[in-house]
Amino acid sequence: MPKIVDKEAKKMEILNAAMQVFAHKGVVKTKIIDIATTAGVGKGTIYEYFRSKEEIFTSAYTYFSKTMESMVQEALSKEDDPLKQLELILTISLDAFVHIGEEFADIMMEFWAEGIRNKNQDILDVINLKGVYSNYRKMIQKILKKGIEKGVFKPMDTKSTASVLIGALDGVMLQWIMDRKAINLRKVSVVLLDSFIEGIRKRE
Amino acid sequence: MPKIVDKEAKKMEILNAAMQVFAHKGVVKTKIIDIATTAGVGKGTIYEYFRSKEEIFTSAYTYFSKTMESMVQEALSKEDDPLKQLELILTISLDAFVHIGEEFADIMMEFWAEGIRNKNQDILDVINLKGVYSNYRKMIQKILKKGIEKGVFKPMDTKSTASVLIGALDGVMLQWIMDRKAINLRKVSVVLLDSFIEGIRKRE
Amino acid sequence: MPKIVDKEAKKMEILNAAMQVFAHKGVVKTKIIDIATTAGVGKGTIYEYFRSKEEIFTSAYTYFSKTMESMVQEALSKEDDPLKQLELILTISLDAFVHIGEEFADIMMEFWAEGIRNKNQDILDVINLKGVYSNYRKMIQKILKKGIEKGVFKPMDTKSTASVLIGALDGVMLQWIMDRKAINLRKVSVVLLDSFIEGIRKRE
Amino acid sequence: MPKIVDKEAKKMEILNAAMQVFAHKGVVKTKIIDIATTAGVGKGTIYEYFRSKEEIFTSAYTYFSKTMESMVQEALSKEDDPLKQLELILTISLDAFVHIGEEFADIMMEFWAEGIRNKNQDILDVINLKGVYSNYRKMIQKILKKGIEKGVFKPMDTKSTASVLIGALDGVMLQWIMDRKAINLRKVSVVLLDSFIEGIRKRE
DNA sequence: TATGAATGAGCATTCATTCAT
DNA sequence: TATGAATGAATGCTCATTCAT
Repeated sequence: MPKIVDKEAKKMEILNAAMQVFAHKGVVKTKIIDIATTAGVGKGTIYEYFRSKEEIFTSAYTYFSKTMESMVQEALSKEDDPLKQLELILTISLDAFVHIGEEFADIMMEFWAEGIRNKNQDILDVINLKGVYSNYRKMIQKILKKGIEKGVFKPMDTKSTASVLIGALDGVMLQWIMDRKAINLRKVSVVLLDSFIEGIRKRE
Repeated sequence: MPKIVDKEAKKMEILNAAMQVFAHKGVVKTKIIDIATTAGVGKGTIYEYFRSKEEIFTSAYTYFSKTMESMVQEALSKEDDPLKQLELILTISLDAFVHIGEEFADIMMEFWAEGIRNKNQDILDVINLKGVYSNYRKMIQKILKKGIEKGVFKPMDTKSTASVLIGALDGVMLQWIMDRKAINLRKVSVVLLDSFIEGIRKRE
Repeated sequence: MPKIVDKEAKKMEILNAAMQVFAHKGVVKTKIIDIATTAGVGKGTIYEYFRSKEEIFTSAYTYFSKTMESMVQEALSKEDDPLKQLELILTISLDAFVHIGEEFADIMMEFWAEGIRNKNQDILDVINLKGVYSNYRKMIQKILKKGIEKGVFKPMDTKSTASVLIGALDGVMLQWIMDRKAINLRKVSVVLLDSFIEGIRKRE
Repeated sequence: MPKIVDKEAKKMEILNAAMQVFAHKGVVKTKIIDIATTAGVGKGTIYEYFRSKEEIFTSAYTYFSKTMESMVQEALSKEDDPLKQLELILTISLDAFVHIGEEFADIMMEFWAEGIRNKNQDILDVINLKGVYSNYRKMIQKILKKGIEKGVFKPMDTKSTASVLIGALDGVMLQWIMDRKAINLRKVSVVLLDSFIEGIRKRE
């Protein structure tokens, strides 16, 4: 039993090391030896915990996306007003980016890039960006629908609007990643809420 | 006298082949031999027209971004109304995506992914996504400012708004790329204009 | 615990294999796979011990020239008479050639050829034939000067004489390498001492 | 008939170009395209006159050694005194080196290096350094023998002495090639004659 | 005859993975 | 269990040579 805990802990250590290196060098340029060195173990040890380099990558992604998702879900459950929920999603996502800072923002970009790259292929099942987006859209759609029902939002094509909102969010993060100095995420966040949500809110 | 060949035309043929393969397999997984085979030439021939694999990639990018840019610029020059110009940028960009279709949309994602991946490094100067975004933002900012002056748009933080608009555009394309069946670009385009631009338009 | 290997010893094994192949096929025609096969290891293993093919070559040269130099230096330190010292240099050098036999004589020629070939370029710093000759000349010049002071040799242009002596030595070795059957190094050695040294010895 | 002359002349032009490039870059680093460019012809044209790169090299060598040999032979035929003949060989050889200067001295080193390198193999028959040395030795031996008969030289092992003389000559050239500034060929020439030949001259 | 476009054999090097210890 | 020494498949690129024009 304690053995299992050890194993699991060490696996996480290696995973953490891997994520650091992925973020720093990019997935393709990351070598097993880099991960091993960063984790402070031997090259061979890596293979005691992961079957392959690819498995390390997918494990990292899974870990990352699960963490993200639970953060959002938890926050949403505490709030009932659709408008506030929308704000929350924006805020949490952007905050996550700002707070997790350098390292994790970079690795998220790596996941993204790799997910795009492999969309027709291999890793597909794990880095299921398609599914992630689909879920996100559905989640937001639900909020939008509820908002319309409640008379908070004006009638709209909820699916397309969800896409636009997610798109705006992602795209803004992307720009921030590309050029942090040029983008003030806080300001952008306000604008996104004020102008965009303004556009979908019902007026009397 | 040697065989007479339109070097420029053949270079384009190889470039086209390369773009196909890049789009299909991703830049990293694309091997020179793949490009050669697709182009219907020998491995060595590639190097008669390009110095290296990287040069092929950057050439493809340059070709692509020049084409894109000139399309947008040309359209903008024919229109003077800020609102219409904004619409044009959206429309052209999304249209380009829709019309260039499968192949080119895929390779554009490759450029994107590669640009993100290398943002701190090598190819940087060619795949200057940072610069591209900066230019885009400035272009849109100019339109927004003119619109505010003309009283078409309400006062706003033009820089942040530009970021949000570009973000929304990119993000929407990204989702479309990921899952074409789930996204109706035409509808999304309308929503983006209606709801978002609605949010920044001045009301009496 | 991993396999324990005497890294230094194995490096020498590979170096020995490399020297054999260099001597047999010449540096340029020697392929890494040849060295690997001769050493009885895999291609990749070579790179566990040497950074590149060039490093293998320069390592071999360094090893060789250090061995040679220490042999000469040690012998000289035990003898004080200039005439005897000159004899020693000749004898040791020629003996070295004769004793190290087939393999090493051949690879020394390889070093020579490669040193000549690259005299204006790359390897220059390691295969510093220019420096080697310069040192050799100085060493002999010192002996000659001491001999003149002691009244053993007649006055002469010591620098040019040193060059001639080294030249004779090298040239004789070269001919022996080219055609061992035609040259009796032992006899030549005697002639070189008798006739040449005879020419510079002071007569009453 | 005139065609043949043209052919021959062009072949020589290419050969000259080749020799220049060989001298400048070394045989291995010389590419066919370099020779073609230097000769001012197309790459394919080279193969109208030579079967392969190797044939160019061997042709160059043959041309070079024939020229050298005839220079020495011609000079020797005009002189009957063994001592003077020995002087002539030294002088002509060293002069040749000095006069042909940069370019040809370099290519001669290339021939030498390549001859050494391939002594067990391929080009063997053309770059027959072994044969060249053998001939040289015989030529000098003949002079020495004649000198002994005439009572000009003291009795000696003529073969070994010839080897030493050739060796001295070659070795001195080699040093000059390696480091022209350090070696004054004129002075060395005098020393070689004065001291070495002094050693073999008969005294009353 | 002259040419250079086309070619592919050949090679140094990298790195994920294996496995003896 | 932990390790790192060993490995060879895989790949970008070079360049002598061929051959259609």
